[in-house]
Amino acid sequence: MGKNENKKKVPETTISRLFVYLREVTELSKIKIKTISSAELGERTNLSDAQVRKDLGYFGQFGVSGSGYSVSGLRDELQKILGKDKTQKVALVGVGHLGSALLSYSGFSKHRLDIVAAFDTDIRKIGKNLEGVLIQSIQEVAQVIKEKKIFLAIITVPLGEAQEVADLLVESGVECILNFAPVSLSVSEGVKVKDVDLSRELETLSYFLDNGD
Amino acid sequence: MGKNENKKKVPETTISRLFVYLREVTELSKIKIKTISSAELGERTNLSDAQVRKDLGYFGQFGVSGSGYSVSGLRDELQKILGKDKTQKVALVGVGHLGSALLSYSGFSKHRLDIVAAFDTDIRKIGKNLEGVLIQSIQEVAQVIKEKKIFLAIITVPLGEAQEVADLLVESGVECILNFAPVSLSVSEGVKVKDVDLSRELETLSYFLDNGD
DNA sequence: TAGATTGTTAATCGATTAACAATC
DNA sequence: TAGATTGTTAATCGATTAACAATC
Repeated sequence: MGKNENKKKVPETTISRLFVYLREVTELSKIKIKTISSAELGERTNLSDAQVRKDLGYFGQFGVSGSGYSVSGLRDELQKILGKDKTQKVALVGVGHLGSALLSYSGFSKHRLDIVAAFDTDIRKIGKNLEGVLIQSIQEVAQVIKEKKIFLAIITVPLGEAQEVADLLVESGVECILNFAPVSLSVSEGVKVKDVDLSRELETLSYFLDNGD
Repeated sequence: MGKNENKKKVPETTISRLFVYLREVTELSKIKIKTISSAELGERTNLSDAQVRKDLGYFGQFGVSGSGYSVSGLRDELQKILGKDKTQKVALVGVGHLGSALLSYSGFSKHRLDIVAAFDTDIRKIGKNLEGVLIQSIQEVAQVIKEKKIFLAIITVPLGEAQEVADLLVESGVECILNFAPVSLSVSEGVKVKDVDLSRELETLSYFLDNGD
């Protein structure tokens, strides 16, 4: 029962691309383009037509043979699939350079993610307001997270503190962590963690530059 | 000829993990641990023993049957493979929140990437020094990049300016771009681009939170 | 209708995992 | 030697690409 009657698992890469399609058709609808083919949409997003159709095919049949997809129709479908209407409350721990960047990242406001709490250990920062979010003491994490029923947190603290912070977050009820500290966090079963290591991404790329393709 | 006699292509994911192994064995060597097995190294990096051995196997035979890998030996080999001794000069375009974060990211100083030039359009920022790097006018990009022979650039400008900046960079001789603006850049053949869309990564993760695993 | 484009199946590609003989 | 662990091949898994009948 439920919406997942046909259980072919959707790859994470597909979901990720769906956000790209959504962005694209949202732009197209603004400039009054009515219809787009998978080939055109693929060209605009640097993907193949087959990939576009395959990705959409996981969720239904949105196109019309011979003419393609309705731009506004596809936009609405994608919004429904990706749940853009729901807003996800997020806590941010570590208001350093990167934390501030994420906090002010314009993307958040117009999307499904809303940073509603920020924490730091630095007394000079605590009590201040950044982008409309109050920076609180790390000691209040547990209370605030429970109070506000926050299930997703972003960790932007230094390497040495990341695991400790993660433990605290999980203990407080967080189920999903996006970790920007360059460690692989270990958390209890059921908690979802994604490590985003910017330094490593940069280094990997630069390796491929040096060594050809 | 050259080092790539056996041409089995190394996956980018492998290179990426090599940086993780390097970080781990560097830590281990600091605390005087002499030897580590693929199973132990895998456990510490949340990877399987088979994965560790496979990854290393692309580059040679560094282990000893029955006892594992020499920590310092593996560290040195990985450093050699990843070219940590060489320092790659990098230009950063867009000194906003995220740009500042990357600029100050401690990771850079101790790794192979060195931001040697930063650019912005904001007159209030131009001429200032951030983390020891002079912020220059975007109009000087071409000249500085050629002068300093910079082949890698990081784009942290707003969405609308990214493609324009990319064109300018490529024209100036940049061969590799790490793009943090949420667009898929189109560049001429031969130029390597990696798009890192933090907002999209966040959204993708939060989708999976909402929808179970 | 003829042309265009979908949705979907099959083929391909590539990466991860399992298994095990070789070996210290 | 016996036990442990490697390096590597084969099996599996999963995602991308190609192909094409169905259809507007």
